[in-house]
Amino acid sequence: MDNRELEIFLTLAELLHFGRASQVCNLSASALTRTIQRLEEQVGQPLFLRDNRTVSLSAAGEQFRIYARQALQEWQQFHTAIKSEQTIAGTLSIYASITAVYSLLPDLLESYRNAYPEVQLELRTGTAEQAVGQVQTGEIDLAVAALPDRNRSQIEFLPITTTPLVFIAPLQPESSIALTIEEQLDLSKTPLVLPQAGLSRRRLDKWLKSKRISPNISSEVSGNEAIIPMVKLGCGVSIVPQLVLERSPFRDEVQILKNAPQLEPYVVGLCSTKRNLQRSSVQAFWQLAEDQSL
Amino acid sequence: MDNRELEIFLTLAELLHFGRASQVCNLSASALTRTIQRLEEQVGQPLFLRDNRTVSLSAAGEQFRIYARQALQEWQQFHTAIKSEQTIAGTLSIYASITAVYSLLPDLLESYRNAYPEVQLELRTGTAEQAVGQVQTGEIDLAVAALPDRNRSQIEFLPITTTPLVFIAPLQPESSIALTIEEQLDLSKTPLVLPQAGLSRRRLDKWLKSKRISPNISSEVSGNEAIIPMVKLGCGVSIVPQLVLERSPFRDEVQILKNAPQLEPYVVGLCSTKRNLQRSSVQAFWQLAEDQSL
DNA sequence: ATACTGTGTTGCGCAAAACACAACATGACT
DNA sequence: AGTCATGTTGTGTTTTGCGCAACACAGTAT
Repeated sequence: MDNRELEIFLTLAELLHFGRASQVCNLSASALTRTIQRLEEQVGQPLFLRDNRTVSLSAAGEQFRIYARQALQEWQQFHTAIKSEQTIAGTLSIYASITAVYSLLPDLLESYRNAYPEVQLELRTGTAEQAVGQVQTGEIDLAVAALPDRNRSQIEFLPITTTPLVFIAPLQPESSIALTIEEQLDLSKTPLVLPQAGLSRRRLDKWLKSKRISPNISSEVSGNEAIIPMVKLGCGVSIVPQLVLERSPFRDEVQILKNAPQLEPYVVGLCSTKRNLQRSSVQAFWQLAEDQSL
Repeated sequence: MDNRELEIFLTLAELLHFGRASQVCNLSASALTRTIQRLEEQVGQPLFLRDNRTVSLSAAGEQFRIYARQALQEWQQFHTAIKSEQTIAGTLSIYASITAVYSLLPDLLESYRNAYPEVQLELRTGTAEQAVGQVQTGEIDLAVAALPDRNRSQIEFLPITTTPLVFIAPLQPESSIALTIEEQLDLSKTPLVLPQAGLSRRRLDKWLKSKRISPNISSEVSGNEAIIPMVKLGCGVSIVPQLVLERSPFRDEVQILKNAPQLEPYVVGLCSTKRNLQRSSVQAFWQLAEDQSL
């Protein structure tokens, strides 16, 4: 009971002529005969009354014609409906870490919105830490965040850009920081403003541990965005991803230390699951990011 | 886009597990995978989001599920509707010649009505002459009538019974007829009541011509049923099919002439077209008549 | 670390279904 | 009687669908 068979039936029901109908359907006459025979077997009743001269619809045929018309129409409707939605639509929930919000997201979001204005966007922000978790549980389709250190299972990651972690210091440094500006930074003496947790904290810890340095911590703050004003106030030096610094309103009120340790750079990109990547709205975002990072 | 494929889809959409769904459908896992792939190709979008761990419906899948449910339900409805009508129903229009109405029809109609009470019957009566024409033009499904002399094209005939054409005379014959009752009938002398047209007229004409007799015609009437009262009134002798005589209310008021010429007997039966015989209501009548005539 | 388990997918041979071509059957027309 | 028109049936070929086995992949256990 294929849709095609229904179309064949309808053609014959209209033309009432096996020969012509078979031509219209691009079928041999015998194939048409057998198709109708199959249908009649499935329906359980003759659909056409044949006569070596003429063909006409039986009572069952009339009813089947109504059924077939409706069935085909509904398929058409469904198909066009689905195709019209093919113009990538639906919803897309994005989670962005603060870092990402300041760096990649504006460009990406703008391109996406221009390309696929039909998609209903939902944007949530939070720490990069939570990003992967949210993606994994399915609460969120996609995250724009720094690459987590350990690649978690079932997570697809698309790196878009890297940005170095830079050390920053106040423009008018106090005495304890003064000398560090032109000299090699000595982290055991210079007061440090540290993120409470997060990737950059782990990077720094790792580095400090490898150098066996115990730092002089002046304060701990949560989140990269809070670090910059703290440094500006003179609490100490700190590290932030360069991208974050560039987009900060305080970017001109702190300075980057040149003679500072080189930490592993941030890799910022997209996180999603294989499953979500099968959805067109997600796939489109992914594709777009892939293209832009080229 | 077979109905079976829709069922398979719905099963998987419910279980969300290829392995179990394939078992439920009596299918190998690979066949299920490919069935879904076929469907997805026809729909033009993925229906399921797969992950090596879990399966879930995509947005298109959700919509397709609604479509599939409806399509299947409509097929079910159509099928049960058609099957319930399988108890031979519909309409059956019967044309019966007067002869038939008096002879075969009562029994046949009663049996038919008992066997297939659902069929809406339509009965028209008229001359045997018109019967074949009406069947041929399709105005009537079936005719119960005497076999027409020349078998017309596309007409199926089922003989049911034969009945002789008998000569009848009044019980109290007038002088001119008196002697004929015991003697050999002399048609050139005896006054005749003749049907104006019709099969029995043709039979008689044929016989007379072969014997080169010019008859003594007392009156002409139209229709077999009118002949009997005319004979009873003493207008002359005449011929009627025996079956007609037997069912006539005047059957006891005329007598059958034994020493009369033997005319070719009437063959009474069913007329229809091949085309109409494909309809169950017609076929059933035919079948019934076939059985009864055994 | 390595093997094992659960799950969906792909390669491949085979069997069933569908098809085209030709022959046939039937009835009408000449 | 022969020819035409039309639907059906016989037969060999192509296409489709299926099952089995192997694979791919990710989690989990040893």
